[in-house]
Amino acid sequence: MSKSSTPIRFLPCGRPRGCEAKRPSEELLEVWQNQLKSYLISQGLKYTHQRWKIAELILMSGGHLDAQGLVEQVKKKHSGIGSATVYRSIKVLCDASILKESLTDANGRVIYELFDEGHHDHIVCLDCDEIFEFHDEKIELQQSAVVKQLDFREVRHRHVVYAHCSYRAENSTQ
Amino acid sequence: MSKSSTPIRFLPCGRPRGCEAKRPSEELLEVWQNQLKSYLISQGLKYTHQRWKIAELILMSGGHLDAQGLVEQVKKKHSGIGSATVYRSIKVLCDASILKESLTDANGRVIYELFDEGHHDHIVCLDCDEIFEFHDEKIELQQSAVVKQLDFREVRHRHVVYAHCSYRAENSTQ
DNA sequence: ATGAATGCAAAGGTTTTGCACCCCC
DNA sequence: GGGGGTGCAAAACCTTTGCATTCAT
Repeated sequence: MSKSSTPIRFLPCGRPRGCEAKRPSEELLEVWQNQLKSYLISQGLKYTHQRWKIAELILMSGGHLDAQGLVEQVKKKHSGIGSATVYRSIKVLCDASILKESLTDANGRVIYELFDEGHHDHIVCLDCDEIFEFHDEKIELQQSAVVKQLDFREVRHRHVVYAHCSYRAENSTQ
Repeated sequence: MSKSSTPIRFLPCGRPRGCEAKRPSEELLEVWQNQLKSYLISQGLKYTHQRWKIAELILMSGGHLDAQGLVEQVKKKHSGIGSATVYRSIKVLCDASILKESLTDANGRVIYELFDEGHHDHIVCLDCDEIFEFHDEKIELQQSAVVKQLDFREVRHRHVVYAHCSYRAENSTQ
């Protein structure tokens, strides 16, 4: 249980932490809370205990999760909150630009992630299911060019790479 | 019902046909049938009337469909075949490399398509739900470079652009 | 006080499973 | 003839909905 002196920590799949989603700071938490409150007020909706508890869980998880996983986490930490409320809250949080749908994981489940203005794509680690983000301007530009040339007007896109960590190269040959 | 003298025909969304999936020829149908038979024999499984009828429907549809859509088509044309058999057949056909999962549509449904060796990505038309294919070597190469640089070994990827036809540009402002 | 939000339970929709019967090899 | 396949119905899952009650404002 001794803490390594190096700053590197590892994910379940063996990758060093760093490029996966980060947990928000305390101040950021408060920013989100205010954002939620303003949104709710602006819409004539109510700021409830449950809505914030659910949002908090999502924010603290710092990453990518699916509806069912969230329901389970909520049940675990706040047994009083019913799953219907969780599903309803997911919608509200998406409307409030706190959450957004981001990708479909290897099992076909919709994964939600914290809303941020910047666009990024995803790499799903097939070893540990962790989801990493990447952004590459060349890919984005070339994609725009191709789509435009085919006479479509892009609304959004999903670019997900399912991959193994090189760190686990020896564990799987296919 | 007169046939236009121009070779151009149109999709529901107003796009000319051409880049969407094509229906297989009679000979190709027979090739798939033999492939299915060989696969089943090689696995000690059985070539049944139902399996071929389902495969045939998929092959003739020539395009992209989801499980539920297939169930409905099968019910319509072969009322004797139960939906459990359709679901079980989808698995068999995927294993036989006749079908493969290809993308998630705008409604979150898994879309299957005919297996082919060549890789391509998809554009989903948000006006008519038709699914188009594209392939761009620059994107593929750049993606490989990025993924490699991040120390992942790619297994597969899904790159889907959700877009409007330019042909319908006037119908929607967002 | 009042209207929105919640929890529960029931309903919906899709996919899987158990089992008796059937049919391909 | 025997083992895998099928159809049916039930079960399993996940998500949505209806409704009486509670709660934020």
